[in-house]
Amino acid sequence: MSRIREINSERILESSCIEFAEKGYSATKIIDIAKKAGLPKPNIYYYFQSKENLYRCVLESIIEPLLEASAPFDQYEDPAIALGEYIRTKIRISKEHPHASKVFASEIMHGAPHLTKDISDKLMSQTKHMTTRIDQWVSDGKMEPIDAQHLLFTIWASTQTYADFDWQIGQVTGKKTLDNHDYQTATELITRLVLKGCGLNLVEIK
Amino acid sequence: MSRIREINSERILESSCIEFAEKGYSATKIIDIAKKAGLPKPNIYYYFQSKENLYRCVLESIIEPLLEASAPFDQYEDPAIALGEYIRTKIRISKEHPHASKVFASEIMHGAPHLTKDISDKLMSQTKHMTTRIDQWVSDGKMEPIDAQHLLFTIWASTQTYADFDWQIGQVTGKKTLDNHDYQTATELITRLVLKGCGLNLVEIK
DNA sequence: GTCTATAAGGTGATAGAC
DNA sequence: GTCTATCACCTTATAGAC
Repeated sequence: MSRIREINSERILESSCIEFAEKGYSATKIIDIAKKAGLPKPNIYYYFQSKENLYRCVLESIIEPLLEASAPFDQYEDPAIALGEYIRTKIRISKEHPHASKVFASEIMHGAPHLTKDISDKLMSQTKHMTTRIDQWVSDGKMEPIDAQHLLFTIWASTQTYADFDWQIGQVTGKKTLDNHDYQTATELITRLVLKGCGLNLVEIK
Repeated sequence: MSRIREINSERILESSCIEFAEKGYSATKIIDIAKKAGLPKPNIYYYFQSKENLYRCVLESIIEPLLEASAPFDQYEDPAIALGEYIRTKIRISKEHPHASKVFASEIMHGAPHLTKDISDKLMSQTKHMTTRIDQWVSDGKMEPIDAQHLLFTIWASTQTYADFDWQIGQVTGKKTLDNHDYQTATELITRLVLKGCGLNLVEIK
């Protein structure tokens, strides 16, 4: 791939990610993506063939981070550390990929019409793996009995909300964008609720 | 208002609520709303003037339940009961108004472009009221110190997720729709996390 | 590889008959 | 009050010059 092709593709992906996140798939106009990327409209089609294909590329860009996020479940034997690290990672994804997170959330909210079965399967299998691990910790007496699926729903929701509903969060906090300290506060609060809720002691990880 | 007008308006509101929730504002076609309501397209305009006006009516239908949800903060002096009842009410809204909840969530996610300042102000003032109440409980020593704003973010996210991300929840649980028992499980889990996270004891309410 | 000009298709909205 | 037929506009997508 030529240098210029690489640069332009990257610019288009970034611009479209922001547009799709802010407006949603249908309300996003190719011309706006082109303007934001500083390129003429036909070039968008030259590089990505169609609006839907471009959208899918944006959507899939968040999948890898999401799949990697569950690594702590395998790395640590202690549920307090594993859950804490998982929450920390999920908050980091909301912070570092706010637009792609929002595109993913919007996709899910509307019934995942563009998500391929391949990706959907990978996410499901990851979820299954995490719930199995939690159930194991429970039967090993390492944490209090809890519904693993619903625990994950709460962790997902409370961490993703910092990307998905940033407008609301900005309104309430009075800040246009959250700083590192805010994300730290969020991470600590969610971790505290989850760990204490599972009968686990808070663990210090720098 | 004539009887037929009342019936038709109601049918249109219900149909459009579902359509807007499933597709989002831009992807929703008036013709589909008309078909779902069993009426010809021009009648939608006859009753609601424009697509945007119809959307706003749907959007505002969820505001009243949301504003009423915070009543427990005023009704109860005990934070454990107030928070527990608030969570129970928020889950009930997700269960009883799943489509309107989703429309509201989608609106917020895209920066609330259609929300009037009037409504936005009411929601903000309600939020301010709730955080003040929590801060008071903390300084009264009734609960452990906690960031009230972020606590609300987690409660909102974890309760709304049952409406907003119902597709994902259906995938994971393997159920098309959740039954009363599932909502019960969700309510208890979220309540347990929040109360124990705030150093409060679980309270039994009938 | 890049971009102007245009084709093709679809949607919100309404005029006007009933 | 209701509905058929149509307008006006906008957006995706591409042909073809450079």
